[in-house]
Amino acid sequence: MKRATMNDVAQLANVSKSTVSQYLNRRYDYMGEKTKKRIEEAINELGYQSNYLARSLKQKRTFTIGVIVANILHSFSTRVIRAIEDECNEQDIHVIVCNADDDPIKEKKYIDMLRAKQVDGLIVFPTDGNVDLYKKMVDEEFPLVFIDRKVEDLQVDTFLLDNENASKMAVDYFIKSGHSRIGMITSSLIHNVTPRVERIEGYKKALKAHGIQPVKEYIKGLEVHEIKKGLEEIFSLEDPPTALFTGNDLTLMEVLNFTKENNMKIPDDFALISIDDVSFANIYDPTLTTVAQPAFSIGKEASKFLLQRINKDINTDPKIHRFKAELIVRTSC
Amino acid sequence: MKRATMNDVAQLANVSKSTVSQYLNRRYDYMGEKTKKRIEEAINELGYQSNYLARSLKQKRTFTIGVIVANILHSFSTRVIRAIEDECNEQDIHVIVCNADDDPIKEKKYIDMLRAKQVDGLIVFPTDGNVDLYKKMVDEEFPLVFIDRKVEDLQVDTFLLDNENASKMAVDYFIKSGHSRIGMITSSLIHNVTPRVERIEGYKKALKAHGIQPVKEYIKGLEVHEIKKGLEEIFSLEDPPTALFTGNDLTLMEVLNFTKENNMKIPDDFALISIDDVSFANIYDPTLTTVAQPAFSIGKEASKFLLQRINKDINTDPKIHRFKAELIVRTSC
DNA sequence: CTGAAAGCGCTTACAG
DNA sequence: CTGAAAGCGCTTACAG
Repeated sequence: MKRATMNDVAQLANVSKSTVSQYLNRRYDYMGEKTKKRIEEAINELGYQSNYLARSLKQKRTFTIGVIVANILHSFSTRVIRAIEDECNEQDIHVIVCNADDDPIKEKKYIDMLRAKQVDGLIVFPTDGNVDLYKKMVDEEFPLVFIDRKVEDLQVDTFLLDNENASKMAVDYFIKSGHSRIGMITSSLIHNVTPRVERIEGYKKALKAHGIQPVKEYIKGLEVHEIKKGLEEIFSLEDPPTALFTGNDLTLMEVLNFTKENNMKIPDDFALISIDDVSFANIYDPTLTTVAQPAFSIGKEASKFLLQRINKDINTDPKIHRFKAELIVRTSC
Repeated sequence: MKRATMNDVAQLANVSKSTVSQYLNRRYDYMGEKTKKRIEEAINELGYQSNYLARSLKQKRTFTIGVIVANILHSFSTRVIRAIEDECNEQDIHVIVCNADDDPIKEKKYIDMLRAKQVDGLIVFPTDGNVDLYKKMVDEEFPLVFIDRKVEDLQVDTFLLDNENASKMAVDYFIKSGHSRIGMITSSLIHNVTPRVERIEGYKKALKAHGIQPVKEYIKGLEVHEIKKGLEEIFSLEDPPTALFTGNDLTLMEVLNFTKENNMKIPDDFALISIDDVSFANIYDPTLTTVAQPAFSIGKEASKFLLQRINKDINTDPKIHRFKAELIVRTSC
C-alpha cells in the first residue's frame, strides 16, 4: 500500500495541488469553505501525511538542527541535550544528536552528514581536530554555536561554564575546611580541552590567592584508564594531599573506584569535591560535595541563540557566554 | 556564499549533471579518466557536498532510521541506543533518537515527525497509547521493531529481556542466601508495561516454586515519587521483608535514597538485588548485586533485524526475541 | 563513454 | 477564490 501524495489528495478532492498546499500551510485567506471540507476529507480518507523531504528541498529549510557532543558519557552532555530538546520542541524544531566519542574523524563525519541532510544550524562541543571545517562553516555564515569548549581564533558564539570560578569555589571551600594540601585530578590535557585547562588554571590561581604554592605532584591530567595509576602515585607521596578536587564526573568515578579498592575512607583519608553534580551524589556514602554546572541553562541559552541566528533575529558579534557554577555542600568535604 | 550544487560542478567540469551523479555514486564503468579528474577537481574547488534531501526524495530511501525510547532516564535505554548507533554506523545508516518521556502524545508526535522525514524504519519502545498508529504502520508494511515492551495482538518483532527468568535469578539467590521474606518494588503498573508486569509475575512464580506464598503487602508498583511512601509502609509492617528486589534502576535509586535518609544499612537491615546493572554498582557501599540486562545485544540484534527488514533480506514472521539476564553477585545480598 | 529528459513531492509567484 | 507552471537538487532509464 503506497503512501498517498499531495497529488492523490488533490485528485480525490477535485482541486489542484496548489490548493492542497495552501490548505496544509493554513493560508486560508480566500479559500472556500466547501473546498476546505473536501480537502480535509480527502486527507483523512487517504491518511495523507506530507513529505518533509520534498517540502524542505523547496523551502531550503529543514526546521532541524544538529547537535554533536564530544562525549556523551559525561552527565553534563546528556543534561545539555535534554535542555536543547526541550527548547527546540517548543519551537517545533527537530534535533538530531550525534556523539563524536572524542574522535575528530567521527566528528567530521557527523558534521558532513548533518550538513548533507541540510540542517539549519549546528550546536557542537568541538574536539580540537576540525578547526578548518569550523572555519569553513563560519566563512559560509552557516549558523553555528559551540558549547563547553572554545576554539581559538574563531568567531563563534560559545556557551560554557565559568570554569576558573568553579575551581575557585572548590578550593575556597577546602581551605575554609582547614585543608592546605589540595590535589587536583582531571581528564587528559593533551588536547588542550577548554574546561580541563581552565579548571586547572582556576585551581592554581585560587591556591595562590590563599598564599599556597601549587605542588606539581598533586596535579594530574590523565586518560580515564591512567587515573588509577595517578592516584597510586599521589598517595605514595611523602606528604600526600588531604583533599582531592576532581575536574569532572568520569574522573570522579575513577577516584571513587580507587577509594573503594584501597579501603580508603572519605572524608577521613581525604576530603573530596568534584565538578558535575552526579546522580548519586546524594546517596553515596558519604554524600558528595560538588560544584554543579548549570547544564540546563547552558543548553537552553545556546539553542535559543542558535535559533535566533537561523531566523536572523539577531546580529550581534559572536562572543563567549559564561555561566556561573554552584557549590553544593554535602559531606565528602 | 551559496553552497554549490551538482549543476555548478557539472558546468565547471564541462560535463552533464548525469555524469557528475554517476561519478559520485562510483559508477565508473565507462567513465574516462580525464572526465573523472575534471569532476574531482571541480568538486574540490567548489567544496561541493551533495544534498541528501534531493537524493532521498528521488531514491525514496533516506538511509536513516528513527528510534523512540519510552524514557531515556533508564540506563537501559541509553545502552540500547548506543548499541543501535554502533551497528547502524557500521552500515552507514543514520539514526535519529527521540525520547517520548512516557507520554503517548509525545510519542505520536515523534512517530509522525519521523515518518514525515521519511525514515526507512523505526525502532520503538512502545508506550501503550498508540496502538492504532502501530497497527496502521504494520498494515502499510512499514519496517518496525519493538524493544522492551510487547503490544498485544500486534505482529511486530519485539526484542526484550526474559523478564520472568531475570526475576527468578534474583529470588533464587535471595533464598539461597537464607531469605524468605522477600519484597519487590518497581515502577507503576497502571499502564501494564511489559517488563514491570512480567518481572512481578516472575518473582511470584519463583517464590511459589520455593513453596513461599507471595505477600501482597510486600509488593509495590508505584510512580517514582510515591516509592518513598511505599517503602515506609513496607518497613512499618509487623514482619517487614528481609530482602528487597527492585525492578529497575530508577526504583533502585529511590530505595537507596530511602535507605540513606532512614539510616538503614544494606545488607544488615535488608538485602538488596536490582535489575539493571547501574554505573555505580561497583563503587556503592555495599557494592550492589544486580541482574544485568544484555542491553547491548538487544540493541544490536534489533537494529540488525530492522535493517534486514528494510532491505527485504528477511521474510520471517514477526516474533518475540527473548534475551537472557545475568546475575552479578556483589555484596548487597 | 556521456547527455537529455523525466520525475521524486512539494511550494510559490503569478495569472485569471 | 483556484490553478498552471516553474523549480528545489538530485537519480536513472535510455538513447546515441
